[in-house]
Amino acid sequence: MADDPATADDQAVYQIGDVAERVGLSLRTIRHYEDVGVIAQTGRTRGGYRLYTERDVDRLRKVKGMKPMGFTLGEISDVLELLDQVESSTASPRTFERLQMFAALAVERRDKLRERLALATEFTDLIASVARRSSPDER
Amino acid sequence: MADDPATADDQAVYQIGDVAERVGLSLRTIRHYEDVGVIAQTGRTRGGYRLYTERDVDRLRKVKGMKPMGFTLGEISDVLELLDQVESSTASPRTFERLQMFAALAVERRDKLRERLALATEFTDLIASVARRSSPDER
DNA sequence: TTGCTCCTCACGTCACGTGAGGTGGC
DNA sequence: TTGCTCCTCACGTCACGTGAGGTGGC
Repeated sequence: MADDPATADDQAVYQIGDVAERVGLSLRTIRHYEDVGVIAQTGRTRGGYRLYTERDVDRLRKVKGMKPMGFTLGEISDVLELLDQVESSTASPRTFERLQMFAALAVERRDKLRERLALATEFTDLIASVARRSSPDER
Repeated sequence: MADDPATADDQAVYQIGDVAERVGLSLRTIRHYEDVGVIAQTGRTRGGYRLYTERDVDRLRKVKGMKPMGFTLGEISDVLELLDQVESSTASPRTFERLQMFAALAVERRDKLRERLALATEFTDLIASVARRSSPDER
């Protein structure tokens, strides 16, 4: 696709339903993430509808990327805050220290996930092969 | 000291702690699986200690293989029962029909898991690369 | 006005975690 | 007797799902 790199002041906003579809999360989940502070309070229309920016969508994608690794929402919050600090140049040495800790943890979790995929694949093949034993020679 | 209840080759039995370690599940999880019927009631010592056979361990491994695919414990129960029916030659055409349904579902879930692994990998790399930006001076 | 999308409670659910208090067996 | 491992409640937790009842805006 030809990029339409959103220019600095071009502020496209989305309703929660659009975001849910784009990111692949339920409305409830997105609201829950706001409740527990994983994502910040978003803007609202006069009527109270939540409004999301492209940045919010990005953040939700990151949350969705971390979740299958078994990180709790609390940990995810922490990591995203650390990344924000680096991005906004307000990071201390402690920030990087903590990020490195999380990086190591992430590698560990990713490996575990990989292992689980292997197990899942093995099991999928097993079910498929047993299911196929359904005597193809029966009339 | 090496006198554990399992020394004979034919019917080795294990205590729940051994099983937990071998399979990689918590004691609570294993008991929970028994509570909800994913695994059958096991044998017991006179004192009430649960005893597991190699077959039980196998079954627990299968449960562990299916769980990351997002199957509920109820679905897992069903699949394992269907597999048992095939193995004991008490399977009906309906059995195979249902197994094929689950096989298709498993493929779907496995693909989703694969996708998640990709996302997780992406995110792991992101954290790692940001964490490495901790250059002492960036002027 | 209709239809669709959103809103806020608030209880329910799933899969366990986490003590508390007690017992088994070498 | 000591130490370790196991036992049964039973409440707690995490991450949402699922209505119920109501409103916004084209």
